[in-house]
Amino acid sequence: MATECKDYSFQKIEAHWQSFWETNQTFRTSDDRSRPKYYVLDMFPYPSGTGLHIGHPEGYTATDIVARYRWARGCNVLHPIGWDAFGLPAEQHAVKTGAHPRLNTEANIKNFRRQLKALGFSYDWSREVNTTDPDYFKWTQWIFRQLFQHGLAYVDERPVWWCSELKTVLANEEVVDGRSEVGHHPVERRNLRQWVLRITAYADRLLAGLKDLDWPDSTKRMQEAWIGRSEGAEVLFQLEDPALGSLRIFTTRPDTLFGCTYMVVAPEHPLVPALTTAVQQEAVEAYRKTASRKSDLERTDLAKEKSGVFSGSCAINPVNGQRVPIWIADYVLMGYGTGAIMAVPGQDQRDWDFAKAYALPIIRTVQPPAGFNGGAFVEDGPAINSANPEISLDGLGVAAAKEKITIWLEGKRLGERKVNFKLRDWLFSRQRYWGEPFPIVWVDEADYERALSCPEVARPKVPVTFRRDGRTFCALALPEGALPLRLPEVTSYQPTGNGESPLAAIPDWIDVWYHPVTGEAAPASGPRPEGPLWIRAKRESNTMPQWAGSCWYYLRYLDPRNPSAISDRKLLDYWGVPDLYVGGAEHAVLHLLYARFWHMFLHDLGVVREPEPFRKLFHQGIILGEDGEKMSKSRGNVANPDSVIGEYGTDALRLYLMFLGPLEAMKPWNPRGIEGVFRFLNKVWREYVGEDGGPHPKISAAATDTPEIERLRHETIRKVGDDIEALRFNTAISQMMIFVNALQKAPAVSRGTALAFLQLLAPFAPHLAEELWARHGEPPSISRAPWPVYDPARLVLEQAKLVFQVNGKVRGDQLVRVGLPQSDAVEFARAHPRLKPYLEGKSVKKIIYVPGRILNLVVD
RNA sequence: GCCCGGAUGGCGGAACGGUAGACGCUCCAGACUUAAAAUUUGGUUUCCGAAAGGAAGUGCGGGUUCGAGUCCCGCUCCGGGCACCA
Repeated sequence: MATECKDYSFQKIEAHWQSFWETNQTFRTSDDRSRPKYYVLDMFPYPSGTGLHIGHPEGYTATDIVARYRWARGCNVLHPIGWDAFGLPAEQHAVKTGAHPRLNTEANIKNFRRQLKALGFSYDWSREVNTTDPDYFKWTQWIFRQLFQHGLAYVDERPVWWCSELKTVLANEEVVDGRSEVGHHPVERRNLRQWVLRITAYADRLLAGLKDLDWPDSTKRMQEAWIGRSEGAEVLFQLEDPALGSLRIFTTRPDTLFGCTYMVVAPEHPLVPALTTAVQQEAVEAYRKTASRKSDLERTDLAKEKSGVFSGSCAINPVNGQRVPIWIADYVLMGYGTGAIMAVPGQDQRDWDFAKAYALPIIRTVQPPAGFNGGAFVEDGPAINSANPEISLDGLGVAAAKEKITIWLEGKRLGERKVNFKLRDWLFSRQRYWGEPFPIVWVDEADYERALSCPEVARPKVPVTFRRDGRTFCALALPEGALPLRLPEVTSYQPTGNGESPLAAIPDWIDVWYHPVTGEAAPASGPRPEGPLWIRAKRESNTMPQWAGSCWYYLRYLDPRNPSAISDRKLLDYWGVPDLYVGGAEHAVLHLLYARFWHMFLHDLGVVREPEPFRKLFHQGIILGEDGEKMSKSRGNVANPDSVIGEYGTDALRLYLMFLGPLEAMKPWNPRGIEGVFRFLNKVWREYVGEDGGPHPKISAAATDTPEIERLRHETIRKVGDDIEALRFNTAISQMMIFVNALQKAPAVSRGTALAFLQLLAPFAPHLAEELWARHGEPPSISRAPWPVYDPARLVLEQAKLVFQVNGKVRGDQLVRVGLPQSDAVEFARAHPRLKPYLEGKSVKKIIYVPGRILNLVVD
């Protein structure tokens, strides 16, 4: 079964065992539901043209170790991989070459698959998924269809980030510093019709769910900040001109209402034209124009200085009847709250800055402590200047004052409690070819009603419509039976440039005769097919963003070929959600938030049992180049997995990646460091293989281990197991090195000990471990042998080195038996020659004795 | 500006509040070899010392403690995230 080589020929060994695993389907997951399950998931890669980056095998090796460890612990392990294969680079490549993005994507996947297989990962390759496969995205479309039917998807004409270079719309989070995250192109605001998912409907649950997740705190905090829940009140300010009605504002500090000296509305606020008086007309117009022309880059750059213009109108402060001027300023955003605020310069630094700039009055309504000489006072303190004949907040702390004034406002119907979120609805459409087509057609109102009059055609909870050229169009979801809706072939991948995808340029696909019950379609250029129900329809030309396919892929692995469901009910119940999810921290908000949203929705539908998709999450740290800088082609500091494997083998690469430092840490790649683990593997080989290639003669069933080896065996089993469970692979490896160093010095070692160590090594360096296991006559695969156990009783030392301290300074040590009483320990210390000079003539004030560790004598 | 995380030998990094520097890299010296590589033995925080040993030492300044890399307070620097969210 083993190879024939006499020395550590890692190429031969690794190729041999990889083909063994493949032939024997060693890591094929069974659906034997009698065994405990363990589902360990990697973030599946986007198969880029540049191949695997060294960061991929880092996280993937970690999960592979865990997977192999769980196999050995008798678990039914699910450890799958797949491809997040829709994406912009493939489309850009298609635009450039004219070749179908599928071809490029397939070639890249082939390369990725080859590279991952060369790393010897224990994936169940029969469960591979590919987000671009129609059998896969059928279910992405199915989930979207459900979202649509449940009123969680809608279209909206909204200002979005338009990138003229990419000729597409980008989501807020895809725009970094006023440029596209992909390609770093300039972007601008444009109003376009877009599909939007109502993720804000889940804001509270997305926030609340975080607290029970075993995730890095930093990631939880980032999601928390992103969701951005804040409690406050909406308050109505009557406008001075009663004909104009009232202005609704949101504040988190209703307690400071008495300190409101002016108000601000966003430049885009719908009331601006009405509020603007004739005298101010020109100034307001000019200001609005400047604000609209500002790119976000400028807006953030100019964040320091506040600007604004007086509208000419005033409002009445509901608590004291004061006239307050209404200003227009771009430090208030239309997209948050009501797009209007009451400004309280005494308690808000932004308002303070603005008031100073425009010489507006400032009233403090919270008493700052004596000696406070800053601007706005935002801390807690007693309220002042906050009373009218009906209510007084004076003397109350912030929380109590908020409560009191809110009750008062609600009683007078002047305002109400309100919770606001920073989280916005999710912009879900892209003007691209290479994405999932929306399973949606647009029909006119009359046809919509005709279609819905058929009992087979389900009516969405909330109709989705839009108006164009004076006509209203309504969205109809394709029936489930018509899924998947495939991508049509196109002649050009070039976007139309007017905000529509290349799909809009295929008349026979986009304009159709449509049958709302069956979802069948025929080109509108042809004759209307026979039958009463055929209506004219226009397909949705947008496609879904790349996040769509990655929102639910972990569910498809459970049952990847199922033609009639996301996964079989029984399998969903058995496998549930991943027990461990490992991937980069760059997905802390986007992917992980979107996937949680979809999962919660699927939970509501009854598709999945658990409310959260990823109970335990871990981020592997970034591997930097040798120079300590981020790896990049331009810096020329990129480590290539292929060449490392060629030189040292996969086992050495895997071991080194794990030995580099803590998994979560950012750490530099050191090409010389790999020599160390390579030597270690060679040393293991030499200890296990004799000159004839058979088992090393010093290992025998008859041999007795030295007490040191015996103890170290148990110690190592304990440490390696504990470390794997805690994902501390670097210290697990040093423990194995310690063990092998001891092995090397031992004259003989028992077969049992030797085999147990191989099992510990197997998750880390599986090829070498399998090889040595086989050479010692054990049946493969080593990953099926039950994980060795340690005896805690063997870990207890009979003797321990007791350290003597005088006044906290180490002055000597001595080997003593473990249960030594304190009096004897003190005796030993007094007799110790090195302690004599420090104890002579001194009286011992205090004795601290930690048995087996330390004896500290405090003298004067 | 706000919120996190980090700082330990020449380097990557170890250290339940209990001998700081495990393990590995680098470097030095010895063995083996005609020689080199590989292997192997020993050394490798700094300073004083021939040695025994002593002193200092975990970014900086304080504190708690018999004892602090570890806990607390105040800084510096580096990295990451957010950024007018009312």
